[in-house]
Amino acid sequence: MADIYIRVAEEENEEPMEIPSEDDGTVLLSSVAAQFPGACGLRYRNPESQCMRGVRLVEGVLHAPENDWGSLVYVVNYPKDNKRKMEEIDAASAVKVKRGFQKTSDLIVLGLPWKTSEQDLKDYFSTFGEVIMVQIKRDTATGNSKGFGFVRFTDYETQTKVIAQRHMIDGRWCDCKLPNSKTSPDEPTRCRKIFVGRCTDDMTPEELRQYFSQFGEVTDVFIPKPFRAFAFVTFADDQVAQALCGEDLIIKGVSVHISNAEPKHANRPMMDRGRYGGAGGFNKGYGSNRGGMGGGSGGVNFGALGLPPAMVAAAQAALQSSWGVMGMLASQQGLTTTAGSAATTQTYSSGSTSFSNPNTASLGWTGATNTPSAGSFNSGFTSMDSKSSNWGI
DNA sequence: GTTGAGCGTT
Repeated sequence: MADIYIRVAEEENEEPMEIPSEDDGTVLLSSVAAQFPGACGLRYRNPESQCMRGVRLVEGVLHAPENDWGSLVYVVNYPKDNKRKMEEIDAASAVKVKRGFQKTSDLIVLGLPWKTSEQDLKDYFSTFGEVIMVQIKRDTATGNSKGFGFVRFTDYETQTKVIAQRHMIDGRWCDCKLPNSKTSPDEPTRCRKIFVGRCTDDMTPEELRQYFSQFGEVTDVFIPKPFRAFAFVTFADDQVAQALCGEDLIIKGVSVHISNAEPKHANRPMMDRGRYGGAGGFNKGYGSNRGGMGGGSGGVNFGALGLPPAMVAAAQAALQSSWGVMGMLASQQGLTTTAGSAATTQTYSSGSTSFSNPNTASLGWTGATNTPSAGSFNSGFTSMDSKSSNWGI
């Protein structure tokens, strides 16, 4: 006698899988759970009432409705928490898959000559590997270099090599290090809104939306006006938002920093940066937590999200910015004054590089189906201060 | 037009 199978799917419109029934026509829950780990029951849509119906479950045995399973597709029930967890894992792995393997981070370049330009920096560091961002920090008033800057490479191997040695740049010895800002990652919370720091004037809400859509559905983008050098991006999925916290992302060639959008006054135990701590510091020494295979992800703490350790390890090893190969927009060049001193942003426009257009580059990534940021309201921010209520969130 | 250890306009 041929075995009888019933059709079971994770969701109603997903591809069903056939699960064997027993000789008496019942189906064991364990048979279902073998294919759908964590399953605790089945339901189906009643063709007459169009309502979902539960399948009778007695001591681990599922009983056919009307004594006949028919050709209906049965949908797996999960305990609420468990299902939630599965979705979170999916979101985390989606981010991880899109972001590649080993994380690179911005490196601070210390000891630069005053005269060194972004172009100089880029020319120098390109001899080590592909450079996706350079920056020289300048006095905002005078435009003079402060003698340090940042660089970001595509490949982690390049980064490792660059950190490991000193660099003669325009006649001075310079050091490249992991910046202190990476040593105390922002503590994650379960919220869907991220703070995007170090934004530049020319980043539009549309661009931010499109950029961040590569990680998940963006439900809102908010840029304070007048310009305040930061923005808020809200995702549909808090797990996506949390996965990005602590990261440095390259948007339009600019390194922005992602952290939680929680208000400052909400009792945040700020990590002690210990920057000047003289005595017996165990709290400095950046860099010691890196080196190995991606274990030291500077930013993301999946562990606090209640994921299994293996998943945590995998996710932490996974985060890397891989979308950052984007050109300097021509709009940036507009900052250059006659004195040529006000260009504090990246200016390598020499055409010898292979930067792709950020707009075209992003098209392949995203569904780009999000509507432009109207006032889609997202709750969960009741604790924000009164200022924020003016911000239209 | 100064300087020479540092840490990126919340």
